Amino acid sequence: MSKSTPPVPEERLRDADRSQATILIAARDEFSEHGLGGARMDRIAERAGLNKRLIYYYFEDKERLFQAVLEQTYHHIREEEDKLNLVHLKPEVALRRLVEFTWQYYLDHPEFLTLLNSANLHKARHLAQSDRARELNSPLVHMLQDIIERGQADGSFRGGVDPVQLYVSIAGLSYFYLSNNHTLSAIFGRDLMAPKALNERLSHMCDVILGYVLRS
Amino acid sequence: MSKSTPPVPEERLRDADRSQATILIAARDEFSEHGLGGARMDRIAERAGLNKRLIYYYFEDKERLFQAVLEQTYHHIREEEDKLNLVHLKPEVALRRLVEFTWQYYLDHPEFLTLLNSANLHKARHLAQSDRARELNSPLVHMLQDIIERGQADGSFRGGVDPVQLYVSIAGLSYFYLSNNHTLSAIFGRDLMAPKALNERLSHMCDVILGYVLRS
Amino acid sequence: MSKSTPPVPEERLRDADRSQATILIAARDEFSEHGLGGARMDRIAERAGLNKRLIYYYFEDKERLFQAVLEQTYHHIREEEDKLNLVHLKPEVALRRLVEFTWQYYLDHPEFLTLLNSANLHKARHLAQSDRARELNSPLVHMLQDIIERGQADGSFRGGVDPVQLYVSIAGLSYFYLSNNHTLSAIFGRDLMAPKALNERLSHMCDVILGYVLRS
Amino acid sequence: MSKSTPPVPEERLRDADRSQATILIAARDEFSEHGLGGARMDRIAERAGLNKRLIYYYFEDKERLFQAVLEQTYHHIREEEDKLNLVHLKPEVALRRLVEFTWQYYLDHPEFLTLLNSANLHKARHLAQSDRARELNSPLVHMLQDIIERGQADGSFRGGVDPVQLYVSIAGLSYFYLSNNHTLSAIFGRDLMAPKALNERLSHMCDVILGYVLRS
DNA sequence: TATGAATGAGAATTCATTCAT
DNA sequence: TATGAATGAATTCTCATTCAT
Repeated sequence: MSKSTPPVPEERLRDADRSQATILIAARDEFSEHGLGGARMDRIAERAGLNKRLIYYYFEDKERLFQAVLEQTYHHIREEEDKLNLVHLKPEVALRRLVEFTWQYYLDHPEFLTLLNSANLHKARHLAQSDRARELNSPLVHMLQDIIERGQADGSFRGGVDPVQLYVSIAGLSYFYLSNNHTLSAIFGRDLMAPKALNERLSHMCDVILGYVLRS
Repeated sequence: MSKSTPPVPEERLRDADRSQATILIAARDEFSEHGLGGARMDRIAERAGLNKRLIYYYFEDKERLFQAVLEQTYHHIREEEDKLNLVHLKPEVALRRLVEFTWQYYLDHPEFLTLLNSANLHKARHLAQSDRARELNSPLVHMLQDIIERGQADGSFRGGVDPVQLYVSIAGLSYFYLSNNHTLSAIFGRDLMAPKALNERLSHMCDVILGYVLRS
Repeated sequence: MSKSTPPVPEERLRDADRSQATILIAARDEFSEHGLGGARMDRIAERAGLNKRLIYYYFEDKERLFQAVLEQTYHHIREEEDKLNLVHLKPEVALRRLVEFTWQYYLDHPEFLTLLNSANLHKARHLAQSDRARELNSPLVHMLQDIIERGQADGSFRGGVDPVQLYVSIAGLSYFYLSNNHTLSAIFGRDLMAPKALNERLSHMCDVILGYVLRS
Repeated sequence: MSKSTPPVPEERLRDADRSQATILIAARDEFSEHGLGGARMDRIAERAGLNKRLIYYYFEDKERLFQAVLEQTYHHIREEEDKLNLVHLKPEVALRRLVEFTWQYYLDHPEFLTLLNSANLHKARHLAQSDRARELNSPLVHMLQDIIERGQADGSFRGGVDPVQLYVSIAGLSYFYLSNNHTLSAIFGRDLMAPKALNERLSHMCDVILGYVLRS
């Protein structure tokens, strides 16, 4: 680091951005664990290690805090989705890659699932009120469209595949298994989160999706 | 029963049963609309048109009331599933029928979806504590097993199809679409609950499931 | 007490009317001492010796409690005014009696003055929302009209005296002295509430009012 | 001041004075609209367009700020009263002029009324703690004394008129009408602030005051 | 069986005030 | 002089639950 570089304050005590980010993470965890109704502002403050008043200072109230969490959550998954580079892959490989990504993202971010459930319990009014609506649009649908078109062009994919339906199906196959894993585990009396079970599920989903699109 | 036995107050009993049933319905609606954390005992009493104290008289507390609602909910879907008679149908037809049933049941009982979400948010501990655990087991898995076996026997189905995986996939394809319909509608900017959209979804799901199991 | 007389419960523990009345008195005192903004729901509960939650149970919120206090306050002064029987008195005597009554009521009910001040600070919106609006109308204006007419008929009073203006003036002469007694005492450096000062004030007000209406 | 004295930062000083004045005005408006208990330091800062911290820098705390506002308020009305030059007027004319001035000042400065009400709600303790106590004394009492003496001397006024009582009566006639205008308007169902109503009130008040003092 | 009255613990939000720069 | 960040102590209001009949 050269002399002219301004000192980077490793840990600034009074940093609005950092405080806001800390609150958002704490809130995300609390909301995802307890839902909007069950979340406690006190616990969020405690998790963040910051004064409860500060939450209101930056986020107005519980509802808007939840909205901010949702926006951040969508922002994050969209960023990850953007990183996927599937255009140069063979259609079949690209599709499999996309199923794997979806599965892995949900696995790595269980809070995403519960937050979405909460958002839907409240009829997505927090998204409706969001100004960052653009960020909601997933690039995956366009990627899918491209993959489908290339697959049909090279004769490997069947015709009449709707990218939105396919997107919802890919997501749904992972989502239901992971989001409802507790009730499913109770019903089936086995641990759905065991490594072996997870591998089997991924394998099955790829079979389902590819079995559907591939021209036999 | 001897003559000296005092007459059973049938009216009373019926009233008691009716009150409990009324409370359960009110509670189911409240829990499904607001989740466990967001539900209000006051509102449940109001919905039921009964005194709040009575709820505690019959159901002890909020947690146990939620548990009773879950049990009742599972009981109901299992009853409906039992009515399905697929053994005499051709495997492909039977499978299609099962996809349709699942879709229609979720459509007709949106409270089922939100209640399951709530149950999972709480890691299904309400089911774990339930004495009526047997009722959790869906007969559909066995039906599926039978269908798959018959399909493989007559050569129409591929091999290596796991009935549990297939069950989860069939449910997931419907579940995700309907449970997350608010956020999906917001993202895609179109009404996923429009009749045409619903028909298209059902058609797509049948294609996916059958495309997967049918030997090409 | 005969056997047939139903027992009068001297002190019932659970008595909705009594609790509401107790809360209203406590609230009246708190609001009159601290104003709407300075009043504390906690203190009202403490003054009433009842649970804070009960206040919300009966009166919804602080605003509506204040409104109920205002209604009760007006109700009370109107009742007292109704008891005044001036029709049979000579006009001059009747008018003097009315000045004395106003003065004495304000002296005996200092909370009336501060509550009216609070009501006006909030632009009387609590009265505007009141359903008991009829009770607002003071019978004094009609009494005054009668007195004025009789006085003019017997030639003792001057002409052109408006009863509303006269009512406001009679009230204003007492009100300002008593309501602003603290600042006035500070300014003049003397105790305006001393018995002698009070007597002198009453005497002066009668002189002013009668000096105005009496034909000289 | 010697040449070596560093230059007085006039701009700075003026800014400081201006900031204080701005805060005082903002505080006066806030206190007069909401009372001491209902006033918010945040809103005062916002109204002033200055940082909240600055209010504390200049005025210590809310109580002292309120006191400063009261002092400034009294200071202002005393200044205006000082400008009245009644000594050269005929007693009757001077008295009428004084009634008009009081009425007009209250009309032009409605905040004066509500601030006085707040001061009295708090038993004038803010005035008792004021160092600028001299400013509390109204010159009007002395003016009145002079007018009364001249009126009695020239035979136009009756005897036994106490200047303090008369001062309080003149103020009270205006004060009650204007301070309680919201509740009175609600009771009488008419707009007491309409120009015609205001003119009639002023006319009535002059009649009352002069009817009292003038030897008939 | 059924109910209106009552409550303690808690939860969201507010507020005057202070910190650090 | 001026300011944005931060806080502890309230304060209003809520909620599940119990009391007394």
